[in-house]
Amino acid sequence: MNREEKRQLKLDAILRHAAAAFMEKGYYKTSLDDIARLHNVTKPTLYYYVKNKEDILIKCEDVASVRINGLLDQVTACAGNGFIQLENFIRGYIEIITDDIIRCHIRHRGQREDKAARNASLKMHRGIEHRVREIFIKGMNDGSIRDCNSTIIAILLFDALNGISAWYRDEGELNHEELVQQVLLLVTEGVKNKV
Amino acid sequence: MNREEKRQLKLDAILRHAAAAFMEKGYYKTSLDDIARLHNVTKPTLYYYVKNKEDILIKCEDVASVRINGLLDQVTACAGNGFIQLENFIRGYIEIITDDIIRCHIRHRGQREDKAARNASLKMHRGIEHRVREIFIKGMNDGSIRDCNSTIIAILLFDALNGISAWYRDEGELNHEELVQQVLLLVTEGVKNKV
DNA sequence: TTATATTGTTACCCATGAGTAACTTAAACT
DNA sequence: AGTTTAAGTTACTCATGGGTAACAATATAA
Repeated sequence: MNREEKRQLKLDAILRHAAAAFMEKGYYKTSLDDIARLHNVTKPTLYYYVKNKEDILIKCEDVASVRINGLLDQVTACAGNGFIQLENFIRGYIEIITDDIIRCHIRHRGQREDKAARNASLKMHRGIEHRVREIFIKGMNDGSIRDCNSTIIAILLFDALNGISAWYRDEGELNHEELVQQVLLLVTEGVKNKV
Repeated sequence: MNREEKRQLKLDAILRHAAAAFMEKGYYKTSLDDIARLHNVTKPTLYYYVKNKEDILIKCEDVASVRINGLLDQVTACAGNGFIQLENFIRGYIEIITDDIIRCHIRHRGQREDKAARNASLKMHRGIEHRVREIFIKGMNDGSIRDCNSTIIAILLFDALNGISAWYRDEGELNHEELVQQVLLLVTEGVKNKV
């Protein structure tokens, strides 16, 4: 195994440890010493892999960005009308957000001290939201999705889905498939009974 | 004006200033000096009104609890089937969450260092969620709401609604009534086009 | 095997910010 | 008026934790 690869693996492990700690105790209540301890090294070692504490969040965001955009690539590349693409996105997204690094990004996106980082984060988030909006618009054009304000609906959807990452555990008693079904049903037909 | 009343007013103003600051910069990036400055006093004065920094969050939570439970009292007291109560709750909740103190509570519920406070917060949150679940169950019984997993759906609804408090501004360009309409439509019939 | 880059360590510095002690001023009740 | 209580101030303490300098060990390459 190459040196660069080893380094990458260690960085990944550090991100994973950090993300888990951030999810459990929150960003500010987690010290770099805590993270270092989880990784069985001392604090200064971390600085060999990350620039500073905030850089951990940024690197988590990079991972998240790749995965979510990858999902969107996959979903939009598939044939199928807008509604079907939306369904596939939701399914895939719920899958993705059980990963600690993604969960960490979802929870801590927003708290960037560095201005440039804050802008980059915002931009990447807007990009993703935009792509989901595009799916809604596609669906409205092909008639599979009813007329609606795609901006508002996309945000509401994201908030609900992102919320899931805060409470849902894969190991928990709630069945993954049932969760997906409930979300899809809600998005498909709402909750009002049509008799 | 009575002394006790004046004190209460000042406490309220402090909470409001603190809540606004917490929303803008986040809890940990806001120092007590910042809050004191907003209120034109010095830090030690704050300790005359609150026990410590965390106590500010707790007092915000108290305010939020009263308002949200008040809304639920009002909604459930009204005649009308489950779905209508649900609609009224959503309408009222979107109204409520533009208030800085409530927004602050929504954003910072979850980060309680003190164990007792953390439990109390969780309990109050569960209480509210339970009452909303009851509305869903009522609706399923009277036939106004389709069969669904009320636990999951209630959480998804809350996440979407609470999310609104993070981005929606009363002064913004987005019309309040349109927001309410979009949310209600989503909850009522989803987004799939029924031809 | 020796030179060099890569990881890692110990031991610090230093800013920040929560919380307190001791004191002053202003208000309110008798 | 004079005494007491509320409200606020200045001037600290002190723990925490991000970040760094300087040094040590280990692996890679010549």
